Amino acid sequence: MKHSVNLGYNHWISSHFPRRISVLKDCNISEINRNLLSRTVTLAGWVDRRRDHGHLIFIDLRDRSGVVQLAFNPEVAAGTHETANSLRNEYIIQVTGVVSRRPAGTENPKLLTGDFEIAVNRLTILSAAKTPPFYINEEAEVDENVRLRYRYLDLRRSRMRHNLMLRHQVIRYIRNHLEERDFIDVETPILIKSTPEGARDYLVPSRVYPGKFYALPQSPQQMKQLLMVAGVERYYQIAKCFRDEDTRADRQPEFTQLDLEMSFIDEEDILRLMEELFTGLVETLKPDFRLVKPFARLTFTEAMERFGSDKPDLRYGLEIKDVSSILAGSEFGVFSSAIYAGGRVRGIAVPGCGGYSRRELNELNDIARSIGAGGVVTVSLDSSPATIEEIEMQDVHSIAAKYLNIEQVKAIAKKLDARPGDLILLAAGKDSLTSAVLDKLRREMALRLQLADSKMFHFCYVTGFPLFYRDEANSRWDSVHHPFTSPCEEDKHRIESEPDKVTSRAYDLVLNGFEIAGGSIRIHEPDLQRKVFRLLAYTDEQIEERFGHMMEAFSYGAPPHGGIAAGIDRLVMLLAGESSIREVIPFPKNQNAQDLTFGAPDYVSAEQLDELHICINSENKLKGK
RNA sequence: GGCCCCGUGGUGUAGCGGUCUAACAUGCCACCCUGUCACGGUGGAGAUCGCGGGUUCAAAUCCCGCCGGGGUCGCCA
Repeated sequence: MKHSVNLGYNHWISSHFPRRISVLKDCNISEINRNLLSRTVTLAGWVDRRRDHGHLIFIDLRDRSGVVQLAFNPEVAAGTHETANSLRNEYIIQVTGVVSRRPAGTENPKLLTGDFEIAVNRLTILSAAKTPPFYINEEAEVDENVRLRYRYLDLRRSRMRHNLMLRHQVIRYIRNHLEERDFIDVETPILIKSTPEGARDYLVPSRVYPGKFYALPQSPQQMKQLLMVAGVERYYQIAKCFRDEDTRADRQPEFTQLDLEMSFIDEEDILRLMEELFTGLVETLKPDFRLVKPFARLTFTEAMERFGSDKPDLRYGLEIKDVSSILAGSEFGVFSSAIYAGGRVRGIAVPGCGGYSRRELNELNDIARSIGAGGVVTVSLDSSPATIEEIEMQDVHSIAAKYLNIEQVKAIAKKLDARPGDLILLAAGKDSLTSAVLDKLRREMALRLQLADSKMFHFCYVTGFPLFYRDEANSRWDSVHHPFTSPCEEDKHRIESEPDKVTSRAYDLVLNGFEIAGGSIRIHEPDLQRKVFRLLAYTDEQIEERFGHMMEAFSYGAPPHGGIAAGIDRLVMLLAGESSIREVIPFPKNQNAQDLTFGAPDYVSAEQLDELHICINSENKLKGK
């Protein structure tokens, strides 16, 4: 033991305390309470803040659990008071003193320990600290670059401490919940074989086999299916996944999933399991949240029709409606040409935005254009008429106004549940386009009008996804989910004849507009699996090369099985009320996939490259050159 | 790769052609202060206004390019 601690420590500690944290520390700060009054305790932690009154010095001592006030009084311990003079923020200290009740009137109700203070008579500076580059003890926004560069300091701040703790509690809850239901935690390897479909792989060169590479798993998908073949029946894992794609606020190159798989089940088993899990989790860890029960259920078609998205945020309305029939004979080119080409006119009504300025309407139009639409047709309704019935053309403002009659406007307004004073947004074109535009505008307007309550949790299962989609760029069929997803029973015969009509047995769990989990019932018959691979234009050689191990495994008998994977980072983000998963990941990458704390990625030595049989192609760069 | 936003003492902001020799808050340093708790008081140090170029009599401020960061589209089976 390097640090000197007070003598006699071991002697009195055992007789006075129910528990002893460690040799340097008797208890956590949050454990200071009336039961310890008049007792001598030894605490250790960080100087959160100092208030120097010249003679009397107060220090707020912080540890992971909380804060307590230390009082240094020269009349109690002169030498100790002297040392306390030199304390600065973030110094790490150990103190011994008497737990005292504060003088009447000086209690601090904001602190859990605010009725007490430690009358310190011994102080040891365990570690001096430079002044940190940003506040540890305040919540002020700090440039994220700086935060990531000094992440170990950022993590000292209460916001990040709480996020870290919440993440721990979430994972502990999940483990308990699943283990009570007979799931076993099985680890799967990180160094695996690259399978070129899906996202880009992170590759790891082999030293032993020149020119060969491992890949990091994008998910443990194939391995968990093999575990079902192996008879594990109920598997779960808190698994790291790796995808070399561009980051987003809710996407990182490496992320954590709750991965699970079950045998002898169908969709309902999985959906019920996850609903019980997340319901219990939210109610236990965030009892003040408003949880909508039971979880909503939408088909993919319904979600796209009503919300323009397969991950709709159900905390607010602004539902999309089809107004094509009202505008069928319209002379307004935007509408007529879209309908003529087989598209539709769909729209949403935004409450109270009928007074939007030219500039604000232009912003909405720009948003529509930014995702590839020609724009959005805005129809502003004056707020003066009492009801829609009383509205007249002079109350209607739109570039399409002169092509509309009042009956059409009323019909559209009624269809969209619009009232006087509302703003109607109309998009025309094929469904994929109008869905994208109206989804984006719906979310934008909800943001502006603050319609989404961050303490409301509105889960929603989306089911009935198509199994395949047409990849027009490469003129081939591709899996919507992944190639192991089972078609529903009644569509199996359509795989070759009408692949676009095949419904899958996949399901997503959506929370407040974020895809929080996704999974499916898998194919467990080798013949059906082969049929799917062939539709996806794999030759028999490619099937053998890429999926031979799966096909062979299934030939030894595979139980019906299915599973789901849930994004832990996104879940914790929403529970923490954060808007980026970086806030709930201790050491995240930035948007350019760099780790600013460690400076990764970085060049490596010529020797390392040589050993891996790797020769760098582009103009630079070897470490130290 | 496209589009949008941001870049001013350590931190957070203000300033948006001349008054800037750059302001405010906080932090930092020194001194004073015995009941504070975002303690208080006095004084002090601290910024080539991200970088480069241009316009102008004059640029933190306007324009162009670059760099860095964030958001988003593409991408993410």
